[in-house]
Amino acid sequence: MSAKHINGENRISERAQHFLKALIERYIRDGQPVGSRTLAKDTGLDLSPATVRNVMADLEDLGFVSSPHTSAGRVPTVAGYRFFVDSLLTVRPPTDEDLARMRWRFEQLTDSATLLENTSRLLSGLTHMAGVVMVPRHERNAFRQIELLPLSGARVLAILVTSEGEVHNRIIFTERPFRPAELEEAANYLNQMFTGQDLREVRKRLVEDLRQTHERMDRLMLRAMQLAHPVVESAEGRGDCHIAGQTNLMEFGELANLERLKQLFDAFHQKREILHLLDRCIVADGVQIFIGEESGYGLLNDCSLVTATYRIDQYVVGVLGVIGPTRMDYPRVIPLVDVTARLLSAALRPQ
Amino acid sequence: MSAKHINGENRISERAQHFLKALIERYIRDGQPVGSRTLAKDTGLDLSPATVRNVMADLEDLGFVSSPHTSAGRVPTVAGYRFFVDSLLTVRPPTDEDLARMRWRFEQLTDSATLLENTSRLLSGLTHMAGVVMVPRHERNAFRQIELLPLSGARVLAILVTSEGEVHNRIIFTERPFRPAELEEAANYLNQMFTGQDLREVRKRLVEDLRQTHERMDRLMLRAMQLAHPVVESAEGRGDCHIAGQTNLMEFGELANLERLKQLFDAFHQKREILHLLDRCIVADGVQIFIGEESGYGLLNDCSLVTATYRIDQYVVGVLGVIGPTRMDYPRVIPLVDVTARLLSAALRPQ
DNA sequence: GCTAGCACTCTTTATTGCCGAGTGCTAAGG
DNA sequence: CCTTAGCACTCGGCAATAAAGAGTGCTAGC
Repeated sequence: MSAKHINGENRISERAQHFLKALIERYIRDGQPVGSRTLAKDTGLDLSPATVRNVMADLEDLGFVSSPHTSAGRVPTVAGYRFFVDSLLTVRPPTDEDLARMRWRFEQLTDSATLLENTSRLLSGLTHMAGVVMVPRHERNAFRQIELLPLSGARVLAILVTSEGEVHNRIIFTERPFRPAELEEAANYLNQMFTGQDLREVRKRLVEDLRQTHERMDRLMLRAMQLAHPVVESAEGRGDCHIAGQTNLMEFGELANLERLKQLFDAFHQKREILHLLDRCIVADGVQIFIGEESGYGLLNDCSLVTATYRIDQYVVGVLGVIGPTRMDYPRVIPLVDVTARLLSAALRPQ
Repeated sequence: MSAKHINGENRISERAQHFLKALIERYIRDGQPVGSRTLAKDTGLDLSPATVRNVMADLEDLGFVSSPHTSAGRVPTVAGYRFFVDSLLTVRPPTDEDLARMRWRFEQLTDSATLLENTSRLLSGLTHMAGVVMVPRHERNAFRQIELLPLSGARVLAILVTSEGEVHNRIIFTERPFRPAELEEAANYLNQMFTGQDLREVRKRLVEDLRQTHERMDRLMLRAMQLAHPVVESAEGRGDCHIAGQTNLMEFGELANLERLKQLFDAFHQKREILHLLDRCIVADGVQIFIGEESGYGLLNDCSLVTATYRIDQYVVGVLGVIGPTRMDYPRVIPLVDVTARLLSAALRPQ
């Protein structure tokens, strides 16, 4: 028995690592199973294909590569990719061209809605994959000002401005029309009451007050709160995400399955699962990578997700990243996502 | 020579029309070239396949059908579909189920933004194709109220409410920070000046005044106008469109070409060409149909577009419709689009 | 531990032959 | 003049077969 066997099969030699790295890099480039001959040349070690075959057999035993069929080359498995990104990978920092493009894009941008949408576009443009940006949940968003305007019919337009400068509006159907003066009074009351308070607090308070103390409040207060409730609720927001460049995914041969693609796109539109997935990334700081099935979402089985958190003023508020085929150019993509997150954070920093 | 030849080949007999109709209906159902035997049964006229073949040959001469290859059945050409929808088609009014679903959807809806988006979803849901709704250009939208709020940095948040109850906001970078009082004063000035006026008028006036009469205005007025300009401009809007259910198109075999589909989806995202196309539909009232190449956009070559205009209070303001494969169920789709447009018009009617 | 050689496996591609569907034409019948 | 039956012909689709190419695993020798 060899030393490997004594060590329990779970050690991977320096050389094997080198081979694995070369294999994955090659596979990322060509997308074709890598044979022993090809790999023998790639490593630069001047070994014969037969030797390479031995090593490949070891790698297969360890579960890092597999062959699609008897006489094809080897293809990285999820475990292989995992090991690669964790221990082997040498990142390739963004080219000057990429950097320039990114800086330029971030200089153009104005308000935060456009900013986030454009960031997802930027990501998709740079990587030729799908870019996603999760919009923060407005966690530290405060009530700033509310405005109530009468519309035709028994409808009221409620506009809420938050401390972050976001504007939310909502049309509320009421049981009777209101006069402008009534609404103005109600708005004044709400503004006095809530200005500067955290939105979550405001909502909690509204809910409680509306439930419990109907009798103790006068008509005006009650009315005002009923009107404010919907718009505050919508402003607090559940978090949303922008996805750009979905269609880029159609260009990858390995995903060229109309049925699956449709499901994937539909999932992007629903956004729910994606949101949930991104939510999991927000806890860990920095770059996170989900490879293939690791995400736990069947639809993403042949896809990988590379994400990074971004921040406003020290606090992590959101996640951005790219979705692409498992066979993506990790050495390039990872720093791109990383830098984008930093640039976005910088752009969001209050001046 | 037969009578047909004397008449110059361009007459199509009653019977031939009947056959063409049956052929197209069949082809819409099955998506497969229709052979003489099949068609002989379908017409109900109890004729032999051979007879049918003669008629089909005539139809082919006239350019209404063609055969993909020697021994396939016949398939309608664009001209064939055209003749069909213009002269042959018997529409199939929406089922009670469809109607109920439509009514139900329109009852749910609130503000106009959601309304239009949901309408496109509704269309796509009913037809299993892509639904589009072109958003009106806010032609008859009036200035109602403006609000100016200071943000951190030299930034001002401008909020504009229109007579239709739409809320537009925009962050404006200024060369120096403003005090709340200043902004309030400016807003008051603008509100006095413009409330109730048509947005187009307002914008025109702003542009003119900003250009010409810098000296004659006092500081406050000038400042106010500078602040108002961007948000008014964005509120006037260039017209936009919502597209829903793109992915449905992936399910049609005849469009199952990844490359073309990608281009099509990208075009949907750009929206520009689509907008232009829809613009052409707005001039003609009622239902319009573009079959295949008729649209003039190469990307839509195997697609058809069925549109109808909708109105607010007598005035045509927008277009909606569906995009699907040329082989779509026109007898069902046409009335669906028509009814949807009517329902939308009804929903938009000011109470 | 490395290498060469060899038999083996499996995919890919091309070739072939055949079946079925459908046509066009012709000639005969109402 | 319209309709029909019959017949030869064309073409796509399918399955079976063959050949080529790539790559492997194993063994024996260096």
